[in-house]
Amino acid sequence: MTLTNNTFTGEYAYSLDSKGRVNIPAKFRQVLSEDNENTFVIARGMDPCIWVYPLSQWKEIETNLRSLSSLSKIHRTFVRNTARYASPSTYDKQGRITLTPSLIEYAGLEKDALIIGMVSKMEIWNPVQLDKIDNETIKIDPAAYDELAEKIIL
Amino acid sequence: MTLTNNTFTGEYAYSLDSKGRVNIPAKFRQVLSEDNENTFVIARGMDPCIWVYPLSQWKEIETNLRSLSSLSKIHRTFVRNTARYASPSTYDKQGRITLTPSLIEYAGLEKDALIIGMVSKMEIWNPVQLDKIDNETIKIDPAAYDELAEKIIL
DNA sequence: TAAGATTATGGGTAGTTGTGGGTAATTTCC
DNA sequence: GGAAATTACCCACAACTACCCATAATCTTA
Repeated sequence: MTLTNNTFTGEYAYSLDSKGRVNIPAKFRQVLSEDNENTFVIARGMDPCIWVYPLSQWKEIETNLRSLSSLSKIHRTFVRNTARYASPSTYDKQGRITLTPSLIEYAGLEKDALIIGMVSKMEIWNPVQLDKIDNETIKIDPAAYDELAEKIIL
Repeated sequence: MTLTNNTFTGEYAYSLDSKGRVNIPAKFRQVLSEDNENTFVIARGMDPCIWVYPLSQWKEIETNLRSLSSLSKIHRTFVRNTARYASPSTYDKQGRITLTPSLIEYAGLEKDALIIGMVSKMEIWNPVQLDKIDNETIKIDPAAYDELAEKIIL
């Protein structure tokens, strides 16, 4: 069954090899549209994980970044913090992308890598790290969830 | 892997040699369009770093500068400060550009040079300097920053 | 269930990239 | 005009990366 293009769901456990490579789940590769040129853009997540965008998705972000003038300090800072840790990575014949040492360190990745579909992008986590965050998340303000409920229908 | 022309992301650590040369990351050179003639324009950044524009991008800036009226003192000052320290630099067979002593001093560069992709241009930093600025950045208005993030990132 | 196809993971190799230094051409300055 | 300093261009080596192949594990299908 072919799902919607460039939409990722589900969770997959892979291993990071000694060269910094991780597999992209075959199911994720299969839903990629042609214009992604087998390429993802990896970047720092807001949480301690790696965000992986399909190229076409990233290009939209890039366009938005271009519209920010460097005369504004806050704009400069934002562009720098965003672009600095972002880099394109094309997957090889086996379907693996290479992560940068900087991002591996940021996400605290070791041998195990958990890849999670986040609809328009995916996240790569150290499973131990994610467990910790998950436990904290339970304490999320229920009122915040209620607010969300008005925006999202489940 | 052919990415968007003249678009720079990622962060690279290089060294400045005794002749004032720094490498331009191979990935940055690869996305340059032909009309840049292997040339960049280096200039003072608004932060204590060096801004490096592809030639074609700089030409657009020149056009914009031309349109600023010299009747206004602010305009005159801005044009002067921008143009004054800007100079073209073609990279050699190994992909290095030569920086001017004036700019090296302005950016406080010593042995280490950190090159950062800023989408339409790049920045060259003394890594120590950048660390300092990064820490100050935390004091930036977080609300404004978050608002920006929501607008730009999908 | 068995055979075939696909997927995940490891490692080898050739080409590319980063860095240092050398030499010839050019500029500067007395 | 000629010596000294500066700049542009070239070569060489070490480290790294992209690309390729091999094998084991898993899934598919008849």
